[in-house]
Amino acid sequence: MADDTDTERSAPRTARERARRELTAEIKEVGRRHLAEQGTALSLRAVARELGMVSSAVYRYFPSRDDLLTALIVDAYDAVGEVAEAATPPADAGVVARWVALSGAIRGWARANPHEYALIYGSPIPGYRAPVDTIMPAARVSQVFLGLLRDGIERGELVGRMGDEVVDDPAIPAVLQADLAAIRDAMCPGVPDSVVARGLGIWTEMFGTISFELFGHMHKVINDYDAMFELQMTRAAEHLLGRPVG
Amino acid sequence: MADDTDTERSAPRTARERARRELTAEIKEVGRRHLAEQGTALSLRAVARELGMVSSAVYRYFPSRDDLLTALIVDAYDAVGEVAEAATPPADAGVVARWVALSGAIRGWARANPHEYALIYGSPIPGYRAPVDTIMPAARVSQVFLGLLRDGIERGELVGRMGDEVVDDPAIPAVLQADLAAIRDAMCPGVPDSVVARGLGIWTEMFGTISFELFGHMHKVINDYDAMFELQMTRAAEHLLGRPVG
DNA sequence: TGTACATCAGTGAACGCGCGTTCACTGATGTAC
DNA sequence: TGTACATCAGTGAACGCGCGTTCACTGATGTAC
Repeated sequence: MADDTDTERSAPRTARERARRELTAEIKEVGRRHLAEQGTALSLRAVARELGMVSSAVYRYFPSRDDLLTALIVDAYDAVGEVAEAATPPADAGVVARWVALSGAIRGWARANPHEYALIYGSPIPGYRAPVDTIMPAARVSQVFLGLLRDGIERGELVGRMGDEVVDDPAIPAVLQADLAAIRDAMCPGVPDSVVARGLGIWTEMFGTISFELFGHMHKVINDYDAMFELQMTRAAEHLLGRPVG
Repeated sequence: MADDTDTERSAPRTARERARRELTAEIKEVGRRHLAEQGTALSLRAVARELGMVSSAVYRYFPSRDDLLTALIVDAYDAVGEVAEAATPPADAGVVARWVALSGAIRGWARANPHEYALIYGSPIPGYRAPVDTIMPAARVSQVFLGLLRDGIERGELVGRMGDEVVDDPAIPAVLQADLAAIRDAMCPGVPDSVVARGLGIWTEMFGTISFELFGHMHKVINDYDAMFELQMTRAAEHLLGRPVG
């Protein structure tokens, strides 16, 4: 994994290196499509077959099926992170507009890539244990969101329950305060507990809404998913601000 | 499926019938445990093996692997529905207490049966299409929640944005109003659009929170899941009421 | 610029496994007279 | 109450399939002198 990233960074020096890079990408591409076509079941042999190579040849590129899966997972996290970064307007657009844009972009990516979404936000894959390599890419999209909270505090749009300085919310138990403090220190310095907590709330609500839509739990119940999502995300923003939007 | 339900209802008349019922239950039981032990991969042969029968014998009880899966899914929906019904206090306990009890019970069931939870609320199973038989059991748990909203309106605890009679919320687009009206007519007459909408919001937030916890997306981020869940559900209740709790 | 050796990509066969499903069968249980 | 027939549960063998992974190999590409 680590060398893969190195390889991706520097320019290819030889034809062999270029071919290797292209085939690695092609294998992942086909893997992604297979994921999209037959669900979470990813078969090395099927991928090799489609590429016209013998199954054992894939082992030159990925030491095992799980490593290919890991690569796809990392790519998916990176993709949604990139989409989130690109779609989020600068700080002066304000927290609400940024939140609506961010959540809409994440949902858009999820709808366009439902199986990749399921891969990273759905049920854990049987027999697969996520290696450490997936942790950092997974955090990327949350960083965008927590940055948004931080800007909201800095610009005075968001306020903690106890005013706008970092204070403990007495309604929050001590153990949880520690968790929230760890998040704040790592990703959004200056954001009070209550805002981090409310942020986590709307963050999970967003993924819950997307999952309900994509996994079919609102089938025949909600027809206009676009309107529903926008309504819920606006309400979520109100909840975050602590007052009606607009 | 339909005859299965019939069989379950009436008392067994013969030894054969009793044996059949017991073995059917045993097959499901083992299937459930396999689901819990090796994830979403459910193998007819493995189930048969554990029961000491030959794999083809299972076909006397379930016409195919997918039918066994369907039975497990139906059972899971029924189980969570039953837990929800049992855990929710009567109407005079008030909306907030009932909501906290209900959400806590659903989470409790999910934590106790994570793979059954994933089966019904996680990513769709590759190659499996849910038959109509699953629709009614799936609705059972939502009925408890929507009944809670209805009682909240009747008792005057919850109010729509435009007062406490059924009115359209102008912020909600027409198509969505139709969806909400269909839900109201089927499951919670008298509950205004805005309350149904906010209800759906906290309902998905709850499942989002449970999924994040069970699927490991808060691993090493939140340590005290109990406190976090309670905090979020209390905040959700505030959101539903439109004012701080207690 | 040319040669000798090392590195690497891809082959093809094989191993050992598990899966869902069908089918003709034996023997036990239930039913009608 | 006893017998004859119909129903059903479970067997065992087989079909045809796909899977991940290993391994000795050939031939092409890259590197050092």
